[in-house]
Amino acid sequence: MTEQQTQAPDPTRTEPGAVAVPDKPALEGLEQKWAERWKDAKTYAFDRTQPRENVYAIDTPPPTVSGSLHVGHVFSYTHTDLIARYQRMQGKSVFYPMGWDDNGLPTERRVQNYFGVRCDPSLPYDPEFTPPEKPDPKRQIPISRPNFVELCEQLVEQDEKVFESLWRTLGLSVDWDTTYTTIGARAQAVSQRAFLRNLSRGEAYLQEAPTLWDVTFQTAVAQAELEAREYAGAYHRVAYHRPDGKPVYVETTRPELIASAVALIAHPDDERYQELFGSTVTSPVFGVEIPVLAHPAAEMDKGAGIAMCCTFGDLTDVTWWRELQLPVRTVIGRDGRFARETPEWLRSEAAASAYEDLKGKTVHSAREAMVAKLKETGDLAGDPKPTQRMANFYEKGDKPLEIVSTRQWYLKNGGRDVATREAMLARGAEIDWIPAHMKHRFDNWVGGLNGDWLISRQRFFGVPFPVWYPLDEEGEPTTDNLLLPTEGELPIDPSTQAPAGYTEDQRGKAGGFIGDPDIMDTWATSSLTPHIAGGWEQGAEGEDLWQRVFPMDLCTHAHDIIRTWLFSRVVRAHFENHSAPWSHAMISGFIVDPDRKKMSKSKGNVVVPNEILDKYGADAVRWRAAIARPGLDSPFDETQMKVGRRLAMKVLNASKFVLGSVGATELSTVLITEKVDTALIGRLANVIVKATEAFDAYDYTTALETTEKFFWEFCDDYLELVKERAYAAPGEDGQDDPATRSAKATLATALEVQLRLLAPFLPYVTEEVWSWWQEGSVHHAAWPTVTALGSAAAEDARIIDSVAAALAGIRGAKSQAKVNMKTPLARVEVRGPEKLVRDAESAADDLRAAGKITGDLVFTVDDSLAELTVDAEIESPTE
RNA sequence: GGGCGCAUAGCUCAGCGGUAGAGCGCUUGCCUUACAAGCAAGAUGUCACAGGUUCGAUCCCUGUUGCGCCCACCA
Repeated sequence: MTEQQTQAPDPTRTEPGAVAVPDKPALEGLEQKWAERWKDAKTYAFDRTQPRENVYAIDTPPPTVSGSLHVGHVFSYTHTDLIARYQRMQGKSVFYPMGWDDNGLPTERRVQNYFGVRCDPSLPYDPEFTPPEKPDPKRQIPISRPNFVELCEQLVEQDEKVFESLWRTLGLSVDWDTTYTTIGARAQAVSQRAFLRNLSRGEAYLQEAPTLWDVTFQTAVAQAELEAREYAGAYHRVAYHRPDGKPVYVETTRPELIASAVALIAHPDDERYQELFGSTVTSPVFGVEIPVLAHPAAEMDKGAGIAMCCTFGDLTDVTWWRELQLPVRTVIGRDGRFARETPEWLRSEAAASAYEDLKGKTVHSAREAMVAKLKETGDLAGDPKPTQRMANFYEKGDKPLEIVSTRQWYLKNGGRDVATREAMLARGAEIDWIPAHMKHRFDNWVGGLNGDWLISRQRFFGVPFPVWYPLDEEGEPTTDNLLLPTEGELPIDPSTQAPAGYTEDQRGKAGGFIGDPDIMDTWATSSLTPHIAGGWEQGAEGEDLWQRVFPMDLCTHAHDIIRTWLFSRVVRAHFENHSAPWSHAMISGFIVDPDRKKMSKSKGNVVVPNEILDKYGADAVRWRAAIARPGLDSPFDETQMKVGRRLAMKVLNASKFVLGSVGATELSTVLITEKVDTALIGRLANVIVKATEAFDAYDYTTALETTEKFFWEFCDDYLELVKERAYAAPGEDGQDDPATRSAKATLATALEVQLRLLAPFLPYVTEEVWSWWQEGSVHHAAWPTVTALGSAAAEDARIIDSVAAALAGIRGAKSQAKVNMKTPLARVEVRGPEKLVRDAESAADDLRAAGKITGDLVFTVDDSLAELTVDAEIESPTE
């Protein structure tokens, strides 16, 4: 007996070429079943023996593990996976690692809240320390930096497991043996190595300068981490005094900074202040004498047209301070409070006594105190006028940033010199942006840089700077002779290790050394993800990997981190490798709520990924992600998830039906001989061409739409049409007749090709169905080609349209008559232009069977018609 | 203020210099042994507005309006 003789599928059969279809295919449980098998079989392992040209390397965003994933992440990561799966089926060895961003402030904050502790670097390590069972968030226990770091490491490990589980469920085809973290030893070594190289080439440097400072976290922050927010303030009209006693009014929103005023500044062309330039005035309350100066950055129509320059109230003050060579008079400390010691320029009796009330106060209460004083002295004209203005905030902070002068590490990024800026723009132009207009955001950001990249942070959990400073005879650190480790020693921690030539007991002593207390900004490490993932620091073995994966092919993420992550990787790769880090940048849009507002926890409109994955299944969620084109924001709508689920379910059911009549042995295009069958294969060939072109252009949405449209037509029209023929009983010799064989071969071929076309989008159902009748994983099957379809694909695909139109006409007649679809028809006439009629006629037998036509089926050429029309007579039920 | 994107059916979105499309939703039917989470048939539009180019514009150009995002904006 041959395979074809078997009428009904027997699910117990296991011999090669057999099919084993479940009675009731279901989506439930597929994720668990296949995620496990993929894991065991290492289905997505990177083959690191492949040469660079056979490799497709992807740089994934390492998610912040201390944060929570939202549906936008899920969609963006799915977009990456679609490309990864396509490239894998195109025969590429896909380098698709996953990183965890567990470094930096978000982790610190989470550890503080989770364990109820805070880091006090002055404390010694306590090996016995265990965190309290019930943390009291109001009374955080102070612990040493090593203890704190231990807790960070413990918590991120837990968090990473949760994330990995979610990604596996979503079906990301990541090679889980190539994970990395941004705090692990490897990341530290890479980060420190790259820093040392930047330092030796002069790209990294140490500088004392006014710095944007967050008083809550007590750390410097970089331009890329700023967020401008509306902030309520009030204009205070305040009188300075000329030597003759006449007032000069300024408008300020920060009267508390009068104590740090260093000049009044107006525009050089401003008529009103000409006679004042070069003279001095005294400040209200304190009576400090300051000059009145001219500078073009002063705007005549802003406030009173004359500004009070303080060190430092805003970035304009920094410009004036630098260009007019003004003194520094800092009153606000790193903790955001007014200095507890009376500043030396306020030593006069009146000034000192006035300052007493400001000591130790926050900005807010100092302002209240100052306003009271100004009212007392009569130097406040009128009431403060409330205003909304934009102020710079650290993106994670909730108080406006102050500007304090501190010594920090900087990395060149084009913010201070034109040549570097041009080089960065040129690197940006080397990248293929998807969509293309996202390049503008990059250019816009690079063009707007106003300084180099500040990479040092005064925090605890991060990669330390691999630097020690020698201490002079007085025990003061010197910075002109840095003590550095060799690359081979990395990673190092200068707070616990001594530099070469010194011993630990010389730490902090005159003539000894001190470690750099700062850590690197988290972006300073994540800017090196291609290097961390690609083995850049790992000696010969790493070098071997590095040559195979760098520069990478793709990075994908949402548009919000172009200015941070994307740009910073360009900076690092430019300096270190003289290239762009990847050839393509695919930028996802945001998933917004139905009102097109950004989802955020505070708005309570966040969709939790696990919930939708549980409810609709991974394939459905992926389908929804795939219909969001790159760069376009997409409103979240649950009904769309249902559509994806319906498709996944349909794949199971249609496959079950097809495999009820055919098996793998029918996969022979030579058997496809009927005209309507070859036409279907012809249409399928068009679909392959279009889907492939779309995927090559990173347009996964069009690839999906094209494939999906064909699939529904395949189910609704073709399958219905050839049902009878495909399921026809074999002849007396036990053999199918050629028409049946043609139908079976077409069904088998079309199903097999469609499973492959859908595999990147619906990895679970396609793998499930593949396992019913094929060997191996569909995710390692080759991407379909037209040539593999042979000559069957050459048929005019438009025939299918005529046949489908005739079928629709037949159904329409029944629908109109409100009878069910198996109602017999006594007579059907298909009329229309010759070509269309002949095309429809080529499937006459199928139409007769599918339409249950018991009487005449007539095809009439009528060239006066533009389209096919169908007249059908229902058999009278009484006959 | 600078930059970018968007505007097409009730909703979400394709599309194209030559008679306006899909899915969802809606209407009317159908228990049809793959699937009722299904199937069939059907209705739905000043393609934001105003000019221009063209034989012809939803599409190309200019301007306007509205929406969204990024950057700048602390006197």
